[in-house]
Amino acid sequence: MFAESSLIEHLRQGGLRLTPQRLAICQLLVNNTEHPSAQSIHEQLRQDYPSLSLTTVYNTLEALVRLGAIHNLGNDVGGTVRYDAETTPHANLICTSCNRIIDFHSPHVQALANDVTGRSPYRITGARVLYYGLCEQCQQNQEKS
Amino acid sequence: MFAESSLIEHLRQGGLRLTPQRLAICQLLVNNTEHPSAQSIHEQLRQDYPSLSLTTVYNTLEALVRLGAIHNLGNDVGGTVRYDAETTPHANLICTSCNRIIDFHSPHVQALANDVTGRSPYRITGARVLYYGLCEQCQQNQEKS
DNA sequence: ATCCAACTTTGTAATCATTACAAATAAGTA
DNA sequence: TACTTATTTGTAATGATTACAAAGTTGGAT
Repeated sequence: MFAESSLIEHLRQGGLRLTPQRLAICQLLVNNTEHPSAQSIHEQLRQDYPSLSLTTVYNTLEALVRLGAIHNLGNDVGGTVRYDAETTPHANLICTSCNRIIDFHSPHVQALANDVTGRSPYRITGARVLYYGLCEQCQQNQEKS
Repeated sequence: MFAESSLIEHLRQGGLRLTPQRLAICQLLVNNTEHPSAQSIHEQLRQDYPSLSLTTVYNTLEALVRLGAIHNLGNDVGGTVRYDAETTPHANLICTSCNRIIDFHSPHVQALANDVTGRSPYRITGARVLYYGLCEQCQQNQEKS
């Protein structure tokens, strides 16, 4: 049982073909905690798949999002969409200096989600809970100057 | 005391000049609950300020965000940045069909913010709490078809 | 094992919101 | 009123993402 089997299972359940490109993207997504962008995925996989097209990366990510297998975190500070393979309710912290993104788990995220789905007039299908600030390292770098 | 005085006060405190363009944008922001984009602000104000440049709208919005007077909500489903003049901690609900955005107030938002600022290694400077789904009207439209 | 229809991948071109830039203009103080 | 500096404007550039059509591949059917 490989870690990416969950993503692959999503593809299979969705009736999508298991191409080498898609499998490689799934593997990268689960072995990567950096919340990658389409660009960064493309760069990393080009070594093993020299012909991999950026369009294919975009298509696969879009398919995985549509299947609910990963989440689209929206644009980072540089204007690039980032993705998250962790789909349990949690917040994401985005460094406004280096664009590093980390997960932050808190029971309040689920409590808020319950409140929104219970009290709002919208039929909720997704969420983004994002906090912006300076990561530890960028705080230290700032102190030096 | 006009409603937009809060935004204007932010500009003044920031040492920025009170140009007619900026005042008009501030007035529109506080009288508008639609969470406008730069484009929509530009279109609405062009009637009274035919020479108003889109660049000026972008510059003014960026300045207001920098001063903490308004919030940048990030991209809507169409890829356009939307702004929110309501700066107390709350969630925003975004309709994935019509792009309507509404405010949703919940005590859990503040509780989560406190948890993040207290427990995370980041020095938090901003937040976006967004939920995606279908608004009431789009749910009804969907049922008809 | 092979075939084939449908789905995928690829590469390029187009899109579109946003940003950069420099000349023209206006705010606000002396 | 005059002047210094910030601001506005219009246009051009940017850059991530999407559209598209031809070439290639998957996976079930034969």
